[in-house]
Amino acid sequence: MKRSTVKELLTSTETNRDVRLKGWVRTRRGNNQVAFIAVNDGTIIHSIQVVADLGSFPEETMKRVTTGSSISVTGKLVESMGKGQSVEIQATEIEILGDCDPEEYPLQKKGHSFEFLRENAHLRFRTNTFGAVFRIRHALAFAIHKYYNDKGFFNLHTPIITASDAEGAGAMFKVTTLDLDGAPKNEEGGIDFTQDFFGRPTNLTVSGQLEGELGATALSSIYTFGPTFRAENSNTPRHVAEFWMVEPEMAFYDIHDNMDLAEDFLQYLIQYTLEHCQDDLEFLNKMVDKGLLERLRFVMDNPFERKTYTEAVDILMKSGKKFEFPVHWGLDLQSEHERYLVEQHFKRPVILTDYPRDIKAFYMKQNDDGKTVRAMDVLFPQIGEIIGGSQREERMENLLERMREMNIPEDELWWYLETRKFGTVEHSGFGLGFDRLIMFITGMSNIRDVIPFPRTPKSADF
RNA sequence: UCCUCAGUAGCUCAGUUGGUUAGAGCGGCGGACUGUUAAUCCGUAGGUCGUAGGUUCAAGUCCUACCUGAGGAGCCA
Repeated sequence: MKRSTVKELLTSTETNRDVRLKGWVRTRRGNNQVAFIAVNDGTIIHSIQVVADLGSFPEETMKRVTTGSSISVTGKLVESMGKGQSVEIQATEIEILGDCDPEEYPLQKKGHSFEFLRENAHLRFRTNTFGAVFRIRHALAFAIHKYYNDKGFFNLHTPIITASDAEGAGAMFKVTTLDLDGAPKNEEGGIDFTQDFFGRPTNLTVSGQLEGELGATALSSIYTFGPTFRAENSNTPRHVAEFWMVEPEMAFYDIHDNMDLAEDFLQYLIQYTLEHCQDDLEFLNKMVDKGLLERLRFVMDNPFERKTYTEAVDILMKSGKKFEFPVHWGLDLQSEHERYLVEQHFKRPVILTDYPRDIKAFYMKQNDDGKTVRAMDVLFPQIGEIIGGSQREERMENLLERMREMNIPEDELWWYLETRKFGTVEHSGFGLGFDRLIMFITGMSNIRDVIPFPRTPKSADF
């Protein structure tokens, strides 16, 4: 008989039929007559109840039905006689696929702390919470491709190993095949990278944006979706060394088109999850974050507030609130300022634009005032900046001027500059931190709990 | 990287102003119980108190260093 998944069985309306089920035992209850075995196979958050009359099965087999063991069950799918579930399986055959020694198995019937489960990242997929989180993570990855595909964007695979270290987005991991002991030296006494694999220093990418612009200035609209790496010694619930980013880049888009896209995109993703991951979201809303569903619906239904940086600074200065870092024009906004704007003043997501040029990257388009650039940050409640983007500087003269001011080596980025040299066009783009999006949508408060195998300082197990 | 807090049984924690054989709940194991829902009830085993030094008659408790984790800050996504 063909195996049915728990999802198929629980959503089936056709009862009183023979079925076969395979999965892992979550809990086992019962008395001296009958055993109730909750079996889960990860296809859906719910487990299905298997009922086994003890008289019909060898004691030796039933002894091995322990939490964590894998079993195959044949039996009849019937309406449940007990409360708590609509259908269950009346077992006629039970086969132990894999034993699980309860003395050694780390996961218990009761809940565990997230810290403990992080140390057991290889097994935490078997818990309800992490099952839900990673099913949702999948759904969102799929929704992102669907969204852009439906809009005519092309997915561009930008390199993970990059020779450019000029993006200025943070410390990078070096990539080399040279022996760390006794690496060849050049005449100045430094490492001689001409003998390295690529014949030059290389790193893991911190962003695919610059390469993304090359795609957009030919294909019109592209997006990248891949891993990025930061070698920063950041120890916070929002930072990891390896994370995924979505970076759309569009020719013929100005900053307003860019904002429209960012807002529509985020609302689409929330709506997609609400539609496709109901069970998982309801579980998370109940067990992890009681305000989750309400917050998601609110963000989906309400337009984001759009203000300039200058207006935001004005609001903060007039707020009368005492901040740890006093506000003045020119200061990069701190977490406390962003939170005040989003959570207390506007009480909704906020898009801030036109930041001072001195606190933003070289490639952002300069405004006519000579002071600000066409940057935009989307700020969300609880997690802060979820999107950072800008209209790009398409004027060669202005771009070169900024690069010289900021000591960005022109010769290393010659290929980037040629987009401005040959048929330059207005274009824009942004970066979305995929993992932070998952945090927002699942209500999980630590980024290490939305990544299957998180990489943080001093931690690269599994 | 900085600040704060924490590390005691498999898990979550308690452990008084330093004082004898270090406790609980849950989980495990054994038993009871005719349908359970984190089942319930009875019994039972289980600990080099993060590591290394130090103070003291005496250290889980005080001091120092280090390791690990969490929260906040910075960097940012």
